[in-house]
Amino acid sequence: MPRPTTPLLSQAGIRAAALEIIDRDGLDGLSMRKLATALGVSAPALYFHYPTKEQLLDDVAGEIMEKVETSAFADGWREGLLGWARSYRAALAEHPNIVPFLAQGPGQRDASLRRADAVHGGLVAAGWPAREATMIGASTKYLVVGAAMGSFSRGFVDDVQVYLDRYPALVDAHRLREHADTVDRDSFEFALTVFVDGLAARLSRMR
Amino acid sequence: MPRPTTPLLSQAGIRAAALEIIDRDGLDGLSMRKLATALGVSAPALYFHYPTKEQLLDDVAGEIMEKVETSAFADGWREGLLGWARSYRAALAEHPNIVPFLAQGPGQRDASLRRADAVHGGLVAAGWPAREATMIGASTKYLVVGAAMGSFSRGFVDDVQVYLDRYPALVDAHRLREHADTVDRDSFEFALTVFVDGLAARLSRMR
DNA sequence: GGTGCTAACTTAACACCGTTAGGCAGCTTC
DNA sequence: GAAGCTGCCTAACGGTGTTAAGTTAGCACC
Repeated sequence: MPRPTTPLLSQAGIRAAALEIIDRDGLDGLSMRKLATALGVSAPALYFHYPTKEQLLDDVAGEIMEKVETSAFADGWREGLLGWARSYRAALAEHPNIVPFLAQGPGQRDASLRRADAVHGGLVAAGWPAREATMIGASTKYLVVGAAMGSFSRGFVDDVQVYLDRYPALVDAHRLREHADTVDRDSFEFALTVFVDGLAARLSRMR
Repeated sequence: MPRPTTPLLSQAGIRAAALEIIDRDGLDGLSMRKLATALGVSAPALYFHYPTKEQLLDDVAGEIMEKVETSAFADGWREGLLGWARSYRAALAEHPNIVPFLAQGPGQRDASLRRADAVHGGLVAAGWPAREATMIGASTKYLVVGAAMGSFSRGFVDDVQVYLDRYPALVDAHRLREHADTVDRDSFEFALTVFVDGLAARLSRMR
């Protein structure tokens, strides 16, 4: 049945299905054929709506990044930076499997530049020199991306017995896995707080 | 000519050739066939020395991680943390293309656990509570991985003209690309310093 | 010193991947 | 009513990681 009465596909529908597969099966688990099957369609049909898989992923990533907020800079650089970082991390934590792509990825799209401009502008307006503002923006992104990517605590194996005799400082490491998400979130919040406090101290010293 | 007089391949040789291709052509640029050709051999020959591509990458990543130092914890937690973070970042910066794999990757190998143990132990020995030590370790890793991954400054397009009118706070953004590596390194050093200073303040407040 | 075993390679092939080419039917426009 | 575009289809291309089966050099052993 070529050319159905009402279109079977749409860009938004394709994006949604792609994201669902990525969340479930990982980034490598997404193939055009699998995506097409999920949408009840043949693989080449997708190419009528997206020129390439990369472009599709770009769009999915862009959609995720739309939840990132930079509006809090209106209340001061501290509030702005915290709000940006937290909403950024929350957006990535919701779809951890796409982070490796997103981190390398675009950042050149309009919305991305607008956010970078807001962050940089917010910092400079609060009295930070341009050079420091650049580095603060970069540092914060490092923290967010690193936290979203690494999953520090997931690097530990399940087997408890291994640790007890061989790595004395890690006796509690087996607990990390159970609370991986909590540890991740707490560690991010910890790092962010320490970093921003350090910034505040530095700024007041600068004056 | 099956079964040559002296073996053509070795695990170390395969790893070296693989890393060379990754450095040159990126992570996606490495295929078993290309790797085999570079070694003057057919692709399936590799499977006599490595059971899978994943395992090979694991080993390459492990080799890179061997350059990470945790010995400076002997001189105090501050020195230890700085030494660990800097050597860690330096190791990743030398082979940026493999970072996406390495960041998600293993961490379960013996050497990795030994390092985690040294960091955690060094922090606890210096008076940090176990919970804080965990978060400090995680935070530092976030910073390193984020810095190695993101390449904040590479997210900007070359075309200067775009910025001037549309994103006033980014007028100097076009300079970032030229100095991408410098900005990356400086931003990492900045973030690390601010973070460790913040930690020191927090520790003395705790006492 | 021949026999059999294992090691280290070969070529052929499988199932999958992203993507392109070409065919076909319904909708719109003249 | 004919032309052309749209949105799907099947077939196919060159690539991927990996497995199967064949071939021969080196080694252990009686």
